[in-house]
Amino acid sequence: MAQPQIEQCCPQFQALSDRTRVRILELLRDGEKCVCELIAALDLRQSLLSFHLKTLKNAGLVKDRKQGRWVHYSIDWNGLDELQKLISVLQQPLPKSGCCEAPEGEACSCNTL
Amino acid sequence: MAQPQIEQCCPQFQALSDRTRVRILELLRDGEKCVCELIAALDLRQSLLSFHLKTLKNAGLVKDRKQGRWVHYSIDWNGLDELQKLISVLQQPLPKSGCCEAPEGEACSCNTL
DNA sequence: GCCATATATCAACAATTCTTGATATTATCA
DNA sequence: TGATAATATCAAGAATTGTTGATATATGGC
Repeated sequence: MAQPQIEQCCPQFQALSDRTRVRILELLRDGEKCVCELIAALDLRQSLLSFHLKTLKNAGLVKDRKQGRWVHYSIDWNGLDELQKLISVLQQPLPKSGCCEAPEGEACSCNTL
Repeated sequence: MAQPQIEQCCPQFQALSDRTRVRILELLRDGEKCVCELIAALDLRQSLLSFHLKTLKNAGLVKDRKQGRWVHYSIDWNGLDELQKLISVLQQPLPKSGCCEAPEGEACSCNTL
């Protein structure tokens, strides 16, 4: 049950694998910003920023809110939470079958190496 | 202080952005395995697996242990822990300056949107 | 030393992702 | 309605990453 979940989050990890996109997330940490604010802060071409924002949005890491001519982007906290959870799944070693009393598939300390 | 840290973990995220590499980590969750075991389990060319293992190793997510002709790979739990920590940094909204009593740069609930 | 096995590296190609400049879309305002 | 401003999309090229087959580098057994 856990396995397929983890593989499905590759897009999120892919989104975070680019320096520019991480910088965007950092800027959004202190609140939502419109695209023009991000352009000014990051010194990027408009179309390039648009591309990176789309990537982050498709990965569920940011969301947008249209207001008049402006589009405001903000962090999608749900997406980050999900990512956090998936990493903690990976962080739990699986017990070798019958190595201890822990139920199969749950964390134990037998094979933490 | 937090910002540069986060950008530096792009290689880790990049390593996790590939399905094959996530599958490798999943296999390693139940203990270290030698390359030939991984080849059998994943049905990959040997050179390709070698490439992916190198990527994971460079990202600090796995470590290897040579024993005779064999090389055993296992999860580097420190690397995963670091990743977990970095995501939790991103998960904390920064307070707008003076928006509440929280010290500048630390989490508060004022701008969680 | 020679052979077989396990793994790593390399060069070439394929596939994907990033970047750029141009153009399209949408909203506001005169 | 027409002009302007904010953002998105697109096509083409550049850069990076993944894949393949061939070859190199160990190590252990004979």
